[in-house]
Amino acid sequence: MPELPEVETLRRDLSVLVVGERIRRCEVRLPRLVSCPGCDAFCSRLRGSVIQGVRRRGKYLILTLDNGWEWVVHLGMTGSLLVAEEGSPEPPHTHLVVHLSPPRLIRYADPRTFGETAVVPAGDYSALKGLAQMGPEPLERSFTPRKLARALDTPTRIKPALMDQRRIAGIGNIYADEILFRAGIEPLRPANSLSEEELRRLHSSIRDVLREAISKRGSSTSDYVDASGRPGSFQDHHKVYRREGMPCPSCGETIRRTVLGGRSTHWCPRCQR
DNA sequence: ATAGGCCTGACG
DNA sequence: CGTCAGGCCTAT
Repeated sequence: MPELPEVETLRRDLSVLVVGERIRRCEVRLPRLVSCPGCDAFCSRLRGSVIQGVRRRGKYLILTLDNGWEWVVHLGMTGSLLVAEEGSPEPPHTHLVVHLSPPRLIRYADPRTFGETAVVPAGDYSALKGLAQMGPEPLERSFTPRKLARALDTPTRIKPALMDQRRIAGIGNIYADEILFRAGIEPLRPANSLSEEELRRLHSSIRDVLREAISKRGSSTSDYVDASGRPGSFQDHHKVYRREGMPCPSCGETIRRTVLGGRSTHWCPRCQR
């Protein structure tokens, strides 16, 4: 899916494009993607409200409405939210259309349909377990090396631990690999085996990689596009992700790939220990 | 910790 | 045909 940098890019786009807009009506074409209330309640809670702001929590987008509800969107693996106009070409797999002041609209497209959307009472995320249990935001000031150490106080392997949303919010498969490369840490290491020095390095790597990716508007390796349908460019700066067999940009050693926790994992056996 | 399931599509 | 794909949940 869109990971933290892609969702943050989308958040910024949407704050410019749709804040202040009134929702006129909505079409749910694939009710399966609308969790909890069912699509009648979903649409009636959206209809007539004004979008007041757009927040991000981990990989979730939260649109605050002026009627006491919040519209929550998770893009799964291949979801996109596109702000467009009536009559413009509709992307394949458009499962939800939210109409704003004509001719503007928001389209939610998602080929693999792993996404999820809901309207919930403001601040009440009990219906969305992933959101309710979300760990600390890595880009907030309060995310210190100490907090990272607490999140990683487990003997499980560091890479799956980094991707565990209850431990740290927003890191997925691409950024876990890129972060561990930058920190010089092997993905198989037990999470609680890091020295103070390694923890500090990992802490800055997390923040540096995520911030750089946001400044490049995210990674587009397959489906991801921003709210205007444009790809990001951070994929051009990946050092290890999907680079199996290619030389490490830092030492020239061949990048390796294995499977960890069911996910493709890429690393440099010389730079990462 | 791992495998499988949810889905569709691209590629070899 | 098989393998792989920014996620996440369940069962073993």
